[in-house]
Amino acid sequence: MKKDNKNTGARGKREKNKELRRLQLIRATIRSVARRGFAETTMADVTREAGLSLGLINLHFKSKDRLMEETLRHLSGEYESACFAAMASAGPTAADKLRALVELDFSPRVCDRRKLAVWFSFWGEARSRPTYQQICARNDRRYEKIVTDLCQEIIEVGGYAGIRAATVANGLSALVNGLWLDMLMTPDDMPPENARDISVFYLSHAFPNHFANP
Amino acid sequence: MKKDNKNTGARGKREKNKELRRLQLIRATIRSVARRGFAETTMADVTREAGLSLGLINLHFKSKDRLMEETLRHLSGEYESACFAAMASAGPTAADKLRALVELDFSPRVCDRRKLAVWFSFWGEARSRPTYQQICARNDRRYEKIVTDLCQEIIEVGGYAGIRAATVANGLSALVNGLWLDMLMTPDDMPPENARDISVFYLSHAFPNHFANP
Amino acid sequence: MKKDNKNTGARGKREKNKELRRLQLIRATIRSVARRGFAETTMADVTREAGLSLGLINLHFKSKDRLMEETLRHLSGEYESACFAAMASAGPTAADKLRALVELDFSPRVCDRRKLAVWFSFWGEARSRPTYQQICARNDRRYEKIVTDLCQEIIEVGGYAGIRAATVANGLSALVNGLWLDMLMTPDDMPPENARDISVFYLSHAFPNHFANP
Amino acid sequence: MKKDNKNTGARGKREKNKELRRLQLIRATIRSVARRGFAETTMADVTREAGLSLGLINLHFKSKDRLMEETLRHLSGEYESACFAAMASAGPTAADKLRALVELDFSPRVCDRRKLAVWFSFWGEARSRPTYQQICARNDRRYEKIVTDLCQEIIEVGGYAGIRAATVANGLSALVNGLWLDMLMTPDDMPPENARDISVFYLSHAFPNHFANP
DNA sequence: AATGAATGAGGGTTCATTCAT
DNA sequence: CATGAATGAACCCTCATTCAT
Repeated sequence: MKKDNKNTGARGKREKNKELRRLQLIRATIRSVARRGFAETTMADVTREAGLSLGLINLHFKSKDRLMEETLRHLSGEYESACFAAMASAGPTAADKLRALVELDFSPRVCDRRKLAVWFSFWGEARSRPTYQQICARNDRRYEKIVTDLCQEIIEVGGYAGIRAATVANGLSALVNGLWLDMLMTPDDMPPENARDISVFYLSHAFPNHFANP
Repeated sequence: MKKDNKNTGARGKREKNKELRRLQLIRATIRSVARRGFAETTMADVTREAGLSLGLINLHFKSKDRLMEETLRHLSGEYESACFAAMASAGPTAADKLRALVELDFSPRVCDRRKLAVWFSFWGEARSRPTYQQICARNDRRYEKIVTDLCQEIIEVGGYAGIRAATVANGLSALVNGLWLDMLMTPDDMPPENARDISVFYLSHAFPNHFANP
Repeated sequence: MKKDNKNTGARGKREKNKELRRLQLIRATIRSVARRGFAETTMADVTREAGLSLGLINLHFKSKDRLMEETLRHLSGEYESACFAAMASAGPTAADKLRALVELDFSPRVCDRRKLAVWFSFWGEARSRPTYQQICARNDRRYEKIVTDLCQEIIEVGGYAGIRAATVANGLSALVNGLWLDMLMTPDDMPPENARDISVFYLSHAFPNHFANP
Repeated sequence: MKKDNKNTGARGKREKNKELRRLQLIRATIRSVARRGFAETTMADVTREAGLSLGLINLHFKSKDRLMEETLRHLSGEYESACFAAMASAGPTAADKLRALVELDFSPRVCDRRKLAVWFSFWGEARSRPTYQQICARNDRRYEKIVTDLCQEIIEVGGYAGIRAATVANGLSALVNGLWLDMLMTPDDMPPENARDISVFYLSHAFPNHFANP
């Protein structure tokens, strides 16, 4: 009994530690890619950043490539969770939820310069790396599905005619990405509030009864 | 005398050749970055792609970094020239010119997947490379200046009120960049015409009298 | 008292377990070296092969080098035991015993491809590892002593003249090793019976009255 | 003209240098494997031994494995050439040539301890490396073909009956390999002359009229 | 006694850069 | 100008060994 418990406990702790290490390394990767760039980030950089030893990356991930993949996946999952959380905390209507998503996109938590830098680093490499491309595409499609559904609901409930939900959603998604790029490249010219206003300006065209021109 | 002439002639020819070689290498760089990605492009790749010898890059450019810089500058200049050419060929009004710019942005010449890939590769690395950042920012600012001026003119001439030229211009610029990213990542979901329509949809909000909702 | 007994019993059991583990690891080493080669065999390979945990090798042997040494010693001892057993089971005369040794050398038990592979792996490394060299040399010398003694007896009893026991023995030993190499490298060209016949052919020259040309 | 010659000359020289470098590296590999063993030979060892820079191996060979392969091939070719040369310099009869081969096998040039060590190193690794196995097997077969043909001729011309050329040849080949192993492992117990005498002793059984019992 | 996560020295390999030709 | 062999720093990765559990 005692022994079993002990073993289970130890193993449970170990498993937990393993997950912790992975997270530790992923976070260090994000910091390092943000600081040094994708091409310049070495495994030594990451482990030093994490305060761990060199060999750990190949123990927990199989290779540098896999670490990068997992980092991308982590970022993707994190963003998705934040979306769902934002929608859950928002008001009951589809418009409330859509606005909450826009707010989220330009909130400090998502709009963190470090994370934006990492996103664009991965996008820059995605073209020539099928796996990244896949993860990014899946992420994009998921996001657009959510936004399209919300738009569809607004259209139906709000009685908007002559407008396609997919078009609005694709445009919004593209606009947000483009604004993130602006914020990353020329942060002084594009503060978050400004970016959010532009997004709302865009939505106020599609859904004038639900979004006021700021 | 003769000799001098000859030398001058030869030198002129040489200069020309030199310029040709540089262009040849830059074009090879674009192809290579598009195919392999920024981080994976080596000098050997580039010279092989160009059909030239390894040592030439360090002869014509000083280093790999400089080659990349020049490539980015080349891309930037090329785009700018195309903008001016498109505006020159367009109708006389600001709206004509603005529409021409949008058409250009999704025309095969600019919207070439290889070039988009290179743009995003550079953007991905720009954060951690001041020189790239600078070139990209300058490029952006120039483009936004042009678009802002056009918007300003449309606003003034068209009698639009309660709208800021900069906001519209920034939004358009971001939207186009975002659409490019979509086209790069999920080309099947976003054909050029679609992207152009979304851009026009955006402009039709700001300037309903000048751009019809497609 | 009881406690002491218990301890002794437990210790005895433990000792037995310890010995079992060592054997288990040595056998796994043999399999691994045979499959992957000496240079490519890692401790992880060995423990995985044995179905045991990584740390065990350093617990039971002090290091990888020691594991290899012990494996070589094991192989050497195993072969020696088999020799004595074969001689004990053989007929009473020296010629009987010599023939039994030859039979043993090409019997499945000794002539196992996996073990041959391991022998040659060690011989390949022996040159640059004094300890291996020592173990191999001792093994060789012991074998040649046995064979030389048998030859000597045959010479004396059989009345052979003009022949040195050492020469015959050295030749036989070399021939067997060479045939093993052939069997390892080109098994299809050299089946065990063939190899044994060649050995007997060799002996029939030295001792025509005792070994018939096959 | 002049220019062409010059270019040809330069290129010719370069080609020559390239071949020289390869040889230089192969020789260094042989020395290093002989001294340190196969598993312990690093690329740094080889290049240091050759007095060249680290990167050269991957320039001239594609990888360490390829260097090892080429080294094995070199050794194999060298031995084969020596065989043909020895046969060409020998007397006219098949027996003369066979004796010359045996002499060669125990002459300092072939019987060099360093080279023997390398042979056995490769044999040790061959089992788990198909390419080595292939090269070694081809080498073996070529040698046995030569020896078998010579034996066949001796049998026919000398009127030997009840003896198969292949058996004698296989036995001789195995015997020589086994003797090399002895010379490598316990050089003091097996001087070259001794080894040669044992080989001739073997041949004197098969072909008593052509080889005298030493 | 047994486990396997952690360490980090050392391995093979790549590649920007140099320079003799 | 052009070439590509040569260099060696720096990379990713492996793996024997250690040690907390």
